[in-house]
Amino acid sequence: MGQRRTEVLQAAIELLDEVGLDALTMRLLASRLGVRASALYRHYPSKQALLDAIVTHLVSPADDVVPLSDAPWDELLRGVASGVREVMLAHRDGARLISGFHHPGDEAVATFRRLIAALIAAGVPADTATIAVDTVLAYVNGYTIEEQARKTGVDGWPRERRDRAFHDGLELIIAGARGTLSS
Amino acid sequence: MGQRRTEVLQAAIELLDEVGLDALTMRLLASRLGVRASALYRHYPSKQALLDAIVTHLVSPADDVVPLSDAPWDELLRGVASGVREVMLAHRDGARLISGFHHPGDEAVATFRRLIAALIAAGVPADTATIAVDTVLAYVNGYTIEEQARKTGVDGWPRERRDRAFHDGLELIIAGARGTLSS
DNA sequence: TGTACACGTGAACATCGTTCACCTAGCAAT
DNA sequence: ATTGCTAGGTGAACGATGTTCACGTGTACA
Repeated sequence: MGQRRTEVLQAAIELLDEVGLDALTMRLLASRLGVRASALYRHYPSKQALLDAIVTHLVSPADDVVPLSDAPWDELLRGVASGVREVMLAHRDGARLISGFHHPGDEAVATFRRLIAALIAAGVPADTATIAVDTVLAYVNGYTIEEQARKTGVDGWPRERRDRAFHDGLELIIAGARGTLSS
Repeated sequence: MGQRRTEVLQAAIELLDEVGLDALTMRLLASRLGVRASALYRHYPSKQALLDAIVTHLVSPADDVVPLSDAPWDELLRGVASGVREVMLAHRDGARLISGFHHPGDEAVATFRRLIAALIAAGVPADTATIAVDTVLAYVNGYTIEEQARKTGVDGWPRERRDRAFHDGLELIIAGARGTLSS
C-alpha cells in the first residue's frame, strides 16, 4: 500500500522547484500526475499534511550533519550552520517552507540537543553552549530566509558573495562564544 | 480626500491584532467597517497594497530608533536590535508581516546605512560595522520570527525568559564584534 | 467466483481576491 | 436652481483555491 504516496511526494517536490511554493496548487500537482485533485486526498488528508511531508523529507539529510562529535566545538557549530543553510537553499522557497511549517517537536529538537551535548563534551560550559546554539540557529534562519526571499533576478549578489557574508556573520558569533570561554 | 483611507488602515490593524494575519480577509475587514468588500478597492488597489501600507505604518516608529548617535557603538547595536524586535512584537503576526512583505528599498535601507555610519563614527572599522549590523539584523529576524510563530498557548516560555534568551544571544554577537575590534 | 481494497472520477461547496456597471449624496460653479 | 464632478458604496459576478462526497473501476487474493 501507499506506493503511490511516494510518487505524489516526489512530484510535489519537483513541482515546488519549478513553480515555487505559492503556485504549488493541488490541481496543478494532480494534473502533473495525470489525475484529478480529489485523488490526492487518498494519499494525504490535506495540503498541509503534504507540505509537512515535504518538510520532513527535505530535512531528513540534516540529521547526519552532527555526528562529527570528535571535532572541536567551533568546527561543530560551523558544520551545523552551513548544513542547515544548505538544506534550506537546496530547494526553491526551502527556507520559508522549513522555517514556516516546522513543528519543532520531532527529531529536530533531538538533533539540536545532541549538538549542545557535543559542544559540552568539547569543553564548552553548558549555558554558553545553549546560548551559542540558539543564537547560531536564529542567525541561520534569519539570514537564509532573507537570502532566499530576494527575487532571483540578476541584481548582483552572486552565490560567492552570499556565502562570504554568511560566513562572516557566523564567524562573528563564534568569536563571541570563544570570548566568553576564557572569562 | 483619502480621509477614509486612514480609517480603513486603522481598522485593518485592529482586526489584525484580533484575528491574526491568516484570518484577515477583505470581506471581514469590510464588514467591520459596515461596508461591502468591493468598497475597499476605492481606497487600496489590492490587498497586497493594504498590507504594504500596514507594514509601512507599523515600521514608521522604528525610524526614531537610531538617532542616539553619540552613544557607544555597542549601546547603538543593542538599541536598534531591541527596537526592531519591539516593533515586530507590538502586533500579532508582526514578524511574519514585516519580514515577509518587506521590499527593503525604501527608508529601511537608509536607516540601516545610518546605523552603520554611526558605528563607524563610534570607532568601529567599516567592514566590521557592516558585518555586525547585518548579523544582528539577521539574528533579530530569525529569533523574533520563531518567537512569534510559537502558538501563544500557556506552554511556558513567558515574556521574561524570551527577553532573557534574546538578550543573551545579542550579547554573544556584540562580544564577537568587540573581539575583532582589538585584533 | 466473489470480495476486499487501492485508486480514481466528477460534481459540488464554501471562501477567497478582484472586477464591473451602476447608484447615490454632497458640494461647487454656471 | 440646474448642472456636473467626485468620493464613496452596492450587488452581482468571475476565476481560483482547498476540500468533501457518492460513486465508479481494476487487480489480487480467498
